[in-house]
Amino acid sequence: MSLDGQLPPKMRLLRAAAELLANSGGAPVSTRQITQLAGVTAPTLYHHFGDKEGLFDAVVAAGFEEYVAGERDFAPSGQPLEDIRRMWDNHVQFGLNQPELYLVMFGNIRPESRPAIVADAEALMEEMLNKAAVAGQLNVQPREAARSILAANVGVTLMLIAEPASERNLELSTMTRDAMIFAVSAEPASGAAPGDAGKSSVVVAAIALNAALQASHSDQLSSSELKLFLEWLHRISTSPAG
Amino acid sequence: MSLDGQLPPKMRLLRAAAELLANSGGAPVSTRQITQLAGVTAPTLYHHFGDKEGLFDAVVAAGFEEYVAGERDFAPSGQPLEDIRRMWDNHVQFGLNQPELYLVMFGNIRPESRPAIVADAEALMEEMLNKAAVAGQLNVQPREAARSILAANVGVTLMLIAEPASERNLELSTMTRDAMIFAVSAEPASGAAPGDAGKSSVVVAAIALNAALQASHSDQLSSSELKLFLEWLHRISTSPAG
DNA sequence: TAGCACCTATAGCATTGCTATATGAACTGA
DNA sequence: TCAGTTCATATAGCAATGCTATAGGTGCTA
Repeated sequence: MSLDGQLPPKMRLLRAAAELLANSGGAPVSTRQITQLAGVTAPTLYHHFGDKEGLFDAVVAAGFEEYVAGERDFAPSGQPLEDIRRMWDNHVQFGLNQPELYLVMFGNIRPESRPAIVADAEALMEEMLNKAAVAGQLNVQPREAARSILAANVGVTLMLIAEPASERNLELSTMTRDAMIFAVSAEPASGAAPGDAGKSSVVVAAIALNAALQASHSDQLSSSELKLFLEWLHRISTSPAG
Repeated sequence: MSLDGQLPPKMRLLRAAAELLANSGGAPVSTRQITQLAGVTAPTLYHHFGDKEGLFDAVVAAGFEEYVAGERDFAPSGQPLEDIRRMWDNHVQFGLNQPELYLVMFGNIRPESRPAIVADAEALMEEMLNKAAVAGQLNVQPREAARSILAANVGVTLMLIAEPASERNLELSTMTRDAMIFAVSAEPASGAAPGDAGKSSVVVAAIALNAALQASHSDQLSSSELKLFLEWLHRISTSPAG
């Protein structure tokens, strides 16, 4: 029951606090629980950390170091934007693995509490984006890009944490990630006009889809399915309703 | 000192809690503070709200209704994407005006606590994006787009709340906002290059048709036909690349 | 051994969220 | 008009919380 691997009490307190924080989902963790699990009495806690919040700050700091270490452990692939993607995914994964810790880190940010962590995280991402900027792949200043991407990254991670694990769809993450990266990257991607898809009616939309379908060879539907699909589409697009 | 405008105690409790929550930045607010400011004793609180968290939930719900009301008060401008921009800015402003309330709403989201608010906010944005989809301006399904945009919106707002008011730079917001909207919109790039950026016109048209069909109750197809039709449509509109 | 800094334990204080119980007010039906 | 019932508030107090004043071991160096 007690966390006594003969580590120094300071460490035992840190681990006990981290464990209780991680397991008791959202419920407040009392100092008595912590000290009991650590096999230590109250004054020891206050001697080492001064405060309950001091202890929690230490836990957060340790967790953040782990996070940073995870981000740094990747060898640069030579494709900076690809590294950013991995960084993003790593961030999300960290949040999903330790949701409680993550919520303390990024969910409870107040200007007087811990903007230092945010600044560090931003610096970490800016560092990577700098390589992309050097390679001429960036549309905006690396710092602005880093702040923007990190903000979206945090938002996505929080949303994913918010929904029950069974319904979590990581597509939200990849989609937002690629949207952000695309927006800051300097890739010259532009094409022809999208036809006349400006009207707002079922008919127009159906006609546009009909034309587009005939032009392209989509293999998402079998030929018999497609035949029926087109027939229905025709029925819709010749209806008077709007 | 006491909040007695002769309102019913329930209201006085709500207002007292909201005021204390808003002003005492991040510090825990005790029930005794609340009841004293409301000019009421403890059991009254528990009679009406059952719990401290029940009271706070009520405060959050009230705040959220205010937020929704603010979002709805805008007359649609006819340009759905422009409405989305206003919606985004409104969201950020709400968060900056009531940071503590916002942190409780979106900073402390746990799967068991309040995903309902997130769902409502998503629905609100999806509703607007549907108009864009009908007009053929959307690249992805409105629901996915709404989730993605809202996630980024929340992330940006949290980051802005995190930094001291004097250093707040709203450019982070506008930049991220436009990046997200650009990424989900079908305007600029389409058709010719369905490689990585910009979906084919088939997909855009299918999404538009899908949204239009759901909006209008076309009776050109029987319900079973429509079901299968929509399924195929979904298959088309989520295909990797046309 | 003595002194000293460091770390930990005993015991308890003030405050916290919450409640068992009782009192009052307002409305009902006769 | 008045007993009965329901709703709403108050009195007083409990267990748990964060924290601390004080004292008691440790291990060092001299």
